[in-house]
Amino acid sequence: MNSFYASVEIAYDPSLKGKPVAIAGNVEERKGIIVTCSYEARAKGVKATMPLWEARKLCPDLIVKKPNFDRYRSASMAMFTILREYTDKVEPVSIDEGYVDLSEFSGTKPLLIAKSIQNRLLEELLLPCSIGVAPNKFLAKMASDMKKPLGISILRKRDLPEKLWPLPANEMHGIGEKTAEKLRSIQINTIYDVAHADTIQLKNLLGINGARLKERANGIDDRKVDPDAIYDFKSIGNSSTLSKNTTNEAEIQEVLRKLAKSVSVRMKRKEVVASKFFVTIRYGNLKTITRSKKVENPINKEDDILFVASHLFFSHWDGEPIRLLGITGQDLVEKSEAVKQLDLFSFENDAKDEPLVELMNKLNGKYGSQVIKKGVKANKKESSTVGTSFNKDFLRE
DNA sequence: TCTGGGGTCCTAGGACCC
DNA sequence: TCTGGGGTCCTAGGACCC
Repeated sequence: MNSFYASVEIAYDPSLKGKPVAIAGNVEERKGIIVTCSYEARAKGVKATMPLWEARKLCPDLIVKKPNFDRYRSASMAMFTILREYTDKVEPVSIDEGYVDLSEFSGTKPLLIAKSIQNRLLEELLLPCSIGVAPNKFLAKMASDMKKPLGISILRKRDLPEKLWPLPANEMHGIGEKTAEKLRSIQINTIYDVAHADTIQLKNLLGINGARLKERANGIDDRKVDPDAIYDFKSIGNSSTLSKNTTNEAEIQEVLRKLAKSVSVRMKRKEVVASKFFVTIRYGNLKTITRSKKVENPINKEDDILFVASHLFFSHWDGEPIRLLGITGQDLVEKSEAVKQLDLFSFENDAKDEPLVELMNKLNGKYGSQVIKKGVKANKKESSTVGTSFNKDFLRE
């Protein structure tokens, strides 16, 4: 989608059409930056990630809106709903981007389908998009960037020498600033150079990614369009830049509590628990560290997350002023899955009353394994929560 | 008056196990 | 007389993307 957040705002309030519109976070504060902006704003030099004050200097009549994520999420859902009317092989990649596998339409010209999709999104949702049509994901992504806004670009394998290879290497999806710099150090400047580079040399410079970039530059990419990919997300996290840098422990604890709460709420909504937690600390000088800890049993409760996060924070903080704090849970498993993985050890940790722990220790020598196996069997048939209480009640009796 | 917040994937060293 | 080769898990951090 083209400048998605700004386009959604304009669709919502048509009086904004044709004007320089920007979406920016923390509008009142010093740390506000441009998240995205309309093409009218871009014409004046406004760009994403630019500090708000700088954008206002470049474009004094800039209309600045706070982000309204609920609005963007529902626009996104409407957009993907339209795509799924063509085929269920739709893979959302982000809120405003996705892949559609059209290979089942082999009799129809893909350009016609692309035009139809683009028209419908524009007419029904008032949202502009650019579409890339190509034989694989990488080329489709590159093609979609070739004409904005409202473009449709076709990129066939035979078009590579003319359309892809002349581009500078840093415009390739997967090559950022650092990689482009490394490539320049061995005289690789264009995508042509990437496509024709020595594989061993690329591997030495960039690791496994080097070989992959060369393949992509040659138009090779066998990743499938996977409609289910969105369901196995890997982590859930929240972070927050403080309105003022601080060393105040009470304040820090309060921020951690809020973050633990929002992470907990999101994990519970998705019915997952996490077994690894990260704390991100960004200091006043923008130096950022992450510290992580694996927990014995996966958790998602606010108090448990706060406990782990506080521990991590206070054992690694060097006392310097804090600019940003973040908490992320990783290694997510569905809650019902997680209970299956409990072993006797975790029952011990769970047990609050000493007599039970003692009894379990006794049983552990003699009947431990038997008890556990029963639990696992029960879990497989029933909800795993039933399995947990079954074991506890069994031992208690 | 510099640089948000949400993510994914990869690398590398140390501890530990057989 | 002094230490192989296979592997996993944990932690820290870098690069990239939207």
